[in-house]
Amino acid sequence: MAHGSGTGASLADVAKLAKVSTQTASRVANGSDAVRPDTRKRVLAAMAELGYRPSFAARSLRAGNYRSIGLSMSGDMSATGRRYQLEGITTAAARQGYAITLQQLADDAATLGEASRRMVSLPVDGQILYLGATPPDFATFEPPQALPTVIISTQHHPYCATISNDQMGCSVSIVDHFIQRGHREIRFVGGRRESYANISRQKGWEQALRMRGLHVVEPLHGDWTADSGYEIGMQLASDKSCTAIYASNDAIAVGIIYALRDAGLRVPQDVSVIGVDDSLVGLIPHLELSSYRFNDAQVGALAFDLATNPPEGKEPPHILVPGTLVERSTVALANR
Amino acid sequence: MAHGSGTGASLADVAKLAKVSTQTASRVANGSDAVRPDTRKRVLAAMAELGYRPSFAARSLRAGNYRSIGLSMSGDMSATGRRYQLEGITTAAARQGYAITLQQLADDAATLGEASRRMVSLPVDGQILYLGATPPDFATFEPPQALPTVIISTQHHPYCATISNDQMGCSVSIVDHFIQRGHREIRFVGGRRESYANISRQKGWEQALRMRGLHVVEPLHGDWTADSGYEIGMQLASDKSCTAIYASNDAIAVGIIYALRDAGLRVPQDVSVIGVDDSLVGLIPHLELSSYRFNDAQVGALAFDLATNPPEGKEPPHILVPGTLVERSTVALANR
DNA sequence: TGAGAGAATGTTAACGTTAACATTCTCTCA
DNA sequence: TGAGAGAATGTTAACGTTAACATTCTCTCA
Repeated sequence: MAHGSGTGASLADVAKLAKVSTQTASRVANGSDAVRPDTRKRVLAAMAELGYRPSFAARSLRAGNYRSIGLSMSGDMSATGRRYQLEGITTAAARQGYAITLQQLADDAATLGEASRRMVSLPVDGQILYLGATPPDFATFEPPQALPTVIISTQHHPYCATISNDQMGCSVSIVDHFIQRGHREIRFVGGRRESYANISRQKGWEQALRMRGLHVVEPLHGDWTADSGYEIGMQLASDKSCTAIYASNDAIAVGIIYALRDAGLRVPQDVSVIGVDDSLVGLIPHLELSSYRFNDAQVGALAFDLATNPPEGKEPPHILVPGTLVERSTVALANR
Repeated sequence: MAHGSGTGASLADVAKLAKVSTQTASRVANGSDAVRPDTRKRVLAAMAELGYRPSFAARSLRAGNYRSIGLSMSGDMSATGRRYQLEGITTAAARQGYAITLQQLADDAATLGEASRRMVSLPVDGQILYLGATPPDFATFEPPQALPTVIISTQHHPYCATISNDQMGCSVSIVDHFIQRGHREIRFVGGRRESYANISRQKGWEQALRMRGLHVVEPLHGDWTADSGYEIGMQLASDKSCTAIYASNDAIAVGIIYALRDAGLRVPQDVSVIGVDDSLVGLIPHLELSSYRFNDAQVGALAFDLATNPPEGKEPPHILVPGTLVERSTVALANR
């Protein structure tokens, strides 16, 4: 009885049909050159006839590894960023000849402990945990000692390697970009207050302003949509002191720009705007939005590396991957 | 020597430490209730002490299956649609307690044969092949007999189950929607001519028009971007006979709408526009674009079902999953 | 107290593969 | 032709688990 369709043949079956030992059949299966051409041909023919499929289970039982990395995700895997990180992981895996064992968790089971508990019995040599920004058991989680574990998280963890986009660095880059162009009052328009991305971007913005000795004006908040950005843009349009706006995603940035223009202001001549995610390329006519682009592919690739080659030291590493500010046409020199 | 970190313990080690047989240790590992509480406790303690991790390889060698489905992808996994299908697959898998073994192929290795050849030696009970629209060896590919194989493709295959979004159905829905609102001349604005999505949507549009006895005007083509849509919109604005435009993606639709408005026409009062993908929700202020939304989650879920429960019959099934037209505010009754 | 039943635990063998070693074959060269 | 070398092929054992069966323990009840 074999895997899959239930009719598969083993090497023993192949060997019997080809009138050789299983070892010789194994040698053919693994491309050893210590087999005479006619013997090889006979074995190959037997394999084809029986539809032989090597048993992954038996092979890895012998080999002691799986050449696969586990990845646990929860929630919306197609959210911006997430999907590129997933792509970064699978691409790095493909390059090393690894497969990815993907495990989707229902939102109500999305804890590090549960993800890890399930992954432990799957065929993986290491695991990457990519749940929400901060899973409920983040602080108390202890990784299984037999499985190198990497958490994609902006926070440092006592036992596991962690990696994520540098949210604070994003804010610093944007604030500095504005400052270098003469802006002094740099507004922050966040998304939903409670979201992790919002909190850390806002914190970064505040810190950057303080570090540079600039005034921190009360931030405003939308709900990540363009319409909420539009409303906020209308408020900001009447505020003459506002020359630079850091919108915490692109949709809000677009909303703000449309509102400012509807209110008779020019972007970027009167007000400069920068968004985050660089998610609008080619989507909106005649809008070249300056935006901060995270390097999600690299986050994924490094997470994979950490899982396959766990670093030796006592302290687990915490890696923040910087992105880049893509300069387009919505930022100008401050003119007042 | 164990899997992963190379220090793991086997059930035999656990059993020795707990002073029981491996079978009793196995019973504890599998939650059998035929173990005395104090024995169970001793075994559990030994497991914890040794960091015991069950061997997937040994278990599936015995069980004869893996409870995992292989998924081969190539190219941009984050493209619209693709990611939702991936999500559909993983969600269905999670519900059944299956894992997904994801294999990313480099574009130059993205043939069905190569994907399948590699997957055959991974721990999967079935496979889903999701490469481009029509991989180069689509016609000649023969699936391994030991591995139920599903191809995500708009085309029928002689040996494998196939499934995809109903691209033709999309066109029919959109054309009928326009017709029901009195439109007679329904224009098609495609994306890149050679792309599969473009070809099949255009074909569906032509067929639907012919079926309804309507005039087929020469289609126009952009490159999927909003800017290309804007250019085409400017051409269409001067054509008084044009009251209904089927844009083959949302970005082009947006470009067209902006151009029409800049040319002094009203959308939808003067010209109605429908896009495809429903990808703009919340992204553009004050634009409620009617758009055809594919049911990617269902495509993924059904692909998973086909891979786990291959249908018996002689002819492999070919499933086209219908989407829905999401009516918003860019379609009105024809007024001329 | 001692038989008997049923619960708890143990032993054996097998899943399919391949490393390590053992044997047999084939060919070359004196 | 026959020894010897090296190529080709074969045998054995082990990876870790668990089903099937075997044995031992524990408790109840006459």
